[in-house]
Amino acid sequence: MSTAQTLVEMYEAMLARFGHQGWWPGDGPLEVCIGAILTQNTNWKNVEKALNNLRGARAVSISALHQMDHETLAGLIRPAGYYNIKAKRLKNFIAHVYESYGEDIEAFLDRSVSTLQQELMPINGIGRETADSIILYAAERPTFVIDRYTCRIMVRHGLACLEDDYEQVKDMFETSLPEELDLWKDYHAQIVAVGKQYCRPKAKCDGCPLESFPHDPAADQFIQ
DNA sequence: GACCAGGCACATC
DNA sequence: GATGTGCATGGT
Repeated sequence: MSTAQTLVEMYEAMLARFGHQGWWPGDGPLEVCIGAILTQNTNWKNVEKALNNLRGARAVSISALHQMDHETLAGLIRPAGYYNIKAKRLKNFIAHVYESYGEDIEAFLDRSVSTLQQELMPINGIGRETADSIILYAAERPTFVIDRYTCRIMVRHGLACLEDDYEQVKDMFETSLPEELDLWKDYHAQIVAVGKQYCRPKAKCDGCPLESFPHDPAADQFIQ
């Protein structure tokens, strides 16, 4: 079976199990951007608490975040962990948008994938995954998001090797799958659903929707 | 109490 | 270029 066929069949198996995930959770493009930064190496439930604090403080706006001092912002996002560094990262992102587009986040996001990548990546605190998450889920433009779960699952199933870097795994998905925004959005969400339950360091893979696809249990010892 | 989470930047070698 | 480390709360 070709890689393309395998990836499509994997998606169908995950979708049949979990249903459409409706990603990204959040109300509007700015919340998606905020969530993308807050969820770095952090459980989404903790991000939700931080987002609720921001909503309660009426701080989900470019101007509010731009004006807010570090201590106040850090206090609001405290439940998401790494609150000092994430407050700086959020500020960096907001400052960048504000300087070029004022409060118009939609105008900032309404540009090509490559333009957004070139603008987002140099911002301190926005790495490859966070940039791609913002582009896919906030700007709604086709770029595939690779995360730790994606790498684990692709290595487990022999579709990627440990030496592959972010761009190589990303390229495999982007050249194999039809370029459909909703498919790319939900594919990543399905991978996270599988990863959370079946591809954590000590999780058992019994009952995994991908169990019937060829996989190498020995590869799991390298999962990190 | 230990381990992990939808990363990233920076220091060091 | 590769590897190690700090950042931190909250759920399991």
